[in-house]
Amino acid sequence: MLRTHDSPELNACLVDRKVTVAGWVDRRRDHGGLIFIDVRDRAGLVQVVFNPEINPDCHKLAGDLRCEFVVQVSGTVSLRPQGTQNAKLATGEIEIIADSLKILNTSETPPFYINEDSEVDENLRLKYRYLDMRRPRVRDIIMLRHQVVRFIRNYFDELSFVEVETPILGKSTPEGARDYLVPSRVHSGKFYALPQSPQQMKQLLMVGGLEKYYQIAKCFRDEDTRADRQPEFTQLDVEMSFVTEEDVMSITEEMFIRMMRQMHPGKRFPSPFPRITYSEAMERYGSDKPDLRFDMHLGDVSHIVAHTEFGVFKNTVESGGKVKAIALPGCAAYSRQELAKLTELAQGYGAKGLLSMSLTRECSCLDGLTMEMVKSVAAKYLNLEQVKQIAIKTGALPGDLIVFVADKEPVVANALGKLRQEMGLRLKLADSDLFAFVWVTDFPLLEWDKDLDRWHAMHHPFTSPLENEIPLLDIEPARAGSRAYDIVLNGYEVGGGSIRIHQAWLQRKIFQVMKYTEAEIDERFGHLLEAFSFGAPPHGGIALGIDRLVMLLSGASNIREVIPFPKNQNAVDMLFNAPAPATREQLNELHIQLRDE
RNA sequence: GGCCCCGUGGUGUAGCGGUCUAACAUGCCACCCUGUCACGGUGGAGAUCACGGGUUCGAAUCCCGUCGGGGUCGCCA
Repeated sequence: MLRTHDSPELNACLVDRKVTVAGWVDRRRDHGGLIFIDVRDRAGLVQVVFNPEINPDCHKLAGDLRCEFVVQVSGTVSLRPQGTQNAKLATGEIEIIADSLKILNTSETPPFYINEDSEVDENLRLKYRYLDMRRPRVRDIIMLRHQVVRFIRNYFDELSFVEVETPILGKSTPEGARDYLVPSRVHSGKFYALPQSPQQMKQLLMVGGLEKYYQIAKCFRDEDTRADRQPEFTQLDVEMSFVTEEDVMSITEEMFIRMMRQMHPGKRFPSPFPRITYSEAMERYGSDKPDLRFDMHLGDVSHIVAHTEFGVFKNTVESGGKVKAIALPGCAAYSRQELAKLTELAQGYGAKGLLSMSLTRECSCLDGLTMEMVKSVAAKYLNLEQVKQIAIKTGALPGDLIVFVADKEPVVANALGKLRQEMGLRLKLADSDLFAFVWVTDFPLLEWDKDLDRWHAMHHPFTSPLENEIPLLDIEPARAGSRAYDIVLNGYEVGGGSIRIHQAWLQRKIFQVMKYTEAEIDERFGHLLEAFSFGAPPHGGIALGIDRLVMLLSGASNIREVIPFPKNQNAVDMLFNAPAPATREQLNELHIQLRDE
């Protein structure tokens, strides 16, 4: 090694010992006589002092040092003189009196500060990611991610799970996201697909008798990115045989609880995790991944307003729609302009419009409310009793603004659910010390796809229907429930899973309901159906998004922060400039001809 | 594909129709400095104000378009 100690090992116990450290020049303080250099390694800083009276040549050389030069310094550990200790530094009690310096490498002036935690254009950070990760903030996240993955491996290893690697080059599946395709050189005109998840593979491992499998698996989906979505991401993939929902959920929950205790002792979290059904979640929060760090629930006021003379409400309810509302705490005094912004927001989420009603803060509770305190264009159609009922339904108090959306139920839920999430964050209602885990259960099995005019699986087509609702598949597929469950944290879906189908006849039936022809079923899923015919055990599992989880654990604002080499919004790798054109030779070999466009 | 926000020395910002021959901080370069730790002091270099067009007597500033970045809707089994 080019060093005898890492910076955290240096302390007062080593006084008078000769040590060698190596690292980067974090900062220099050149006093003309004395030169102070902070040497940074992976774990911290240590101050090195160059004194011309100790070694004039060495002091002279130190004058050439600049930020990010790579150095090897030997010297004597020394207690700092009285009054010059630095409590901000782990090594602040001591310093190294240098008697030799070797410049291992020089450095250009970095394009942004490495020794300061300042905001830098993300584009630039990504282009120079290798410099960015010298900064403690980025490095700490990489370390945290390592700890999370190590924790997961230890946890599942203790429970006798087997880590199995599954292939990256696989077969395209018709369901789900767009695939990344890899052309085959050997087979002209044929393509591999990168896995969107190792779903079928892990089910086959169950058929293969592994019983308990997990993997830290790379997954690929060629869809547009978001702040919490990358084209390439990492899942903790888990599958178990001879289990029920309860088994998978409790093993997952126990993992989270232990992980939270170990890594985030300062945060509170519910134990056991609460559970709500999909329909409760949609009804109360307008989302299947509700952020339970704050309440602000949707109130169904349809029956209250159905018989008023207010046209929008009345007509909506009469034609089978719903009128729902949420209360924005303390927003009663919103200006016309602010209300217009809110409406715009709601319209962006699919609502036709947004009706508001403010309850002015002239009394402390609903008992004292009078119609004079109710400001709304709908006020003249409502009586005091109706207003109070609306307030109770939404949890509104004087001083709050109640906003209504009237439309078909899914539109209302989506618009108000998104509005709830956005306004909850804007109004800082979310308790930042809370990790609000919640299980969402009882998902419907199928969802109607109006574009393709057919049913598709809400979770994925391998999810088992509730056993006693299998007959519904023939009569009323929409009502069939599934054995799927999602784990949600602070409004993010961090994982989802299900008990799978393990019988060929049932799997075939699901594909039939989804309007696949027999030929398509055999071509696409024949391997799976055949596997199920050889004594496939009942099985189920879950997949957790590692990136999203680390993002939430670290408090990062987007997923790129927790990925060492992420892609930007346009799925471009700014460091390597990928994707890039292929040469004519490469394309020829792959039997690919580009279309002129 | 739609909508919203952003683009000014290396970096981060200010300026939002004339005072801009573009300001401030930091970084960079030179010199001075033996107890600093975001060291200090003096001096210096460094910007076709993303790009193209338009409005105007006059544009970093207003308008349109393009490009780049971010957020979001659709999309993401």
